[in-house]
Amino acid sequence: MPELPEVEVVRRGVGQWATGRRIETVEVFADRSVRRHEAGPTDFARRLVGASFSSAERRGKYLWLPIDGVESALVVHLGMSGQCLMLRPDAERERHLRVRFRFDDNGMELRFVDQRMFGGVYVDELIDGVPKSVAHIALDPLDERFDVDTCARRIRTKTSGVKRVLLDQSTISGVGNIYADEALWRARLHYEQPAEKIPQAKVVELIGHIQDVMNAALAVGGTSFDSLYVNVNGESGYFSRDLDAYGREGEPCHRCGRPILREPWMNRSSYRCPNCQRR
DNA sequence: CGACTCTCCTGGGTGC
DNA sequence: TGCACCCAGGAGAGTC
Repeated sequence: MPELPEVEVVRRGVGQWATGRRIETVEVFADRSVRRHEAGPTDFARRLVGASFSSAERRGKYLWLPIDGVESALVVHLGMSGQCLMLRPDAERERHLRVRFRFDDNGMELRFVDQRMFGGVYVDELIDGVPKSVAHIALDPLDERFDVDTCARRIRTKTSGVKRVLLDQSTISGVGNIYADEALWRARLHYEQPAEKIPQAKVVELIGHIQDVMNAALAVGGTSFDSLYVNVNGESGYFSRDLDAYGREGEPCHRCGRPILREPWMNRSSYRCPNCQRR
């Protein structure tokens, strides 16, 4: 599932290959993928044909490409299964191709592919360089303006279990189920531990683990980047072999050897070590 | 407003 | 071989 490191890999690839070129055609194959563009698919295409992107920006799991000459941007959210691919125009069409952007140099085209359609693309107004729809998203732990102490204090105002707080993108962004479980394992915290009951220093430590695990994943993701296309595999990917908790039900904890538990949590799963991560 | 639940979506895997 | 069912989960909408 794309979380911050995966989206950052996509940002780098799209920033390298899709900027500074003029869009010639925009084809929407699934209206659902542009549902967040309130004026509809036709307006979506109209705003992009003839446009060019100046850069690729990211906050948390949101990615956006500012459009030259106007205060708006193409916003991309990958959701569960979204991919941004840069491919030759003659490359075979994917089964779940939802939106295609072709450029007037007949070079590599940008394809938005999304099986489960939780993701989407839309054009949004920029306010101080940030899409209106992204304004409520908190700074992510890899943002240079991110402040660990401030974030930790904010987390500690919450009465909910700490994992729920980590997944709330308006408190800290970019964290999903995988990196939440990994960071909690490293910090030896139970996911239901009320955030307000955790000491400030421990929350600071937890955020440090989030940063570490994300940077480690990003480093591996960077090496798997293929210059011919941008490929984020939403399923498992390159970092999966380095996981300590997520997806390791029944396998020995890398610290104490006890089998990792998988527990139902918020209509999904949570993984923890029953010995290292007690309530 | 905070806390929490519900819902959207598809296809691979599983058990009978 | 067929089919019902489970599971993955980001995040906005809705409820209390």
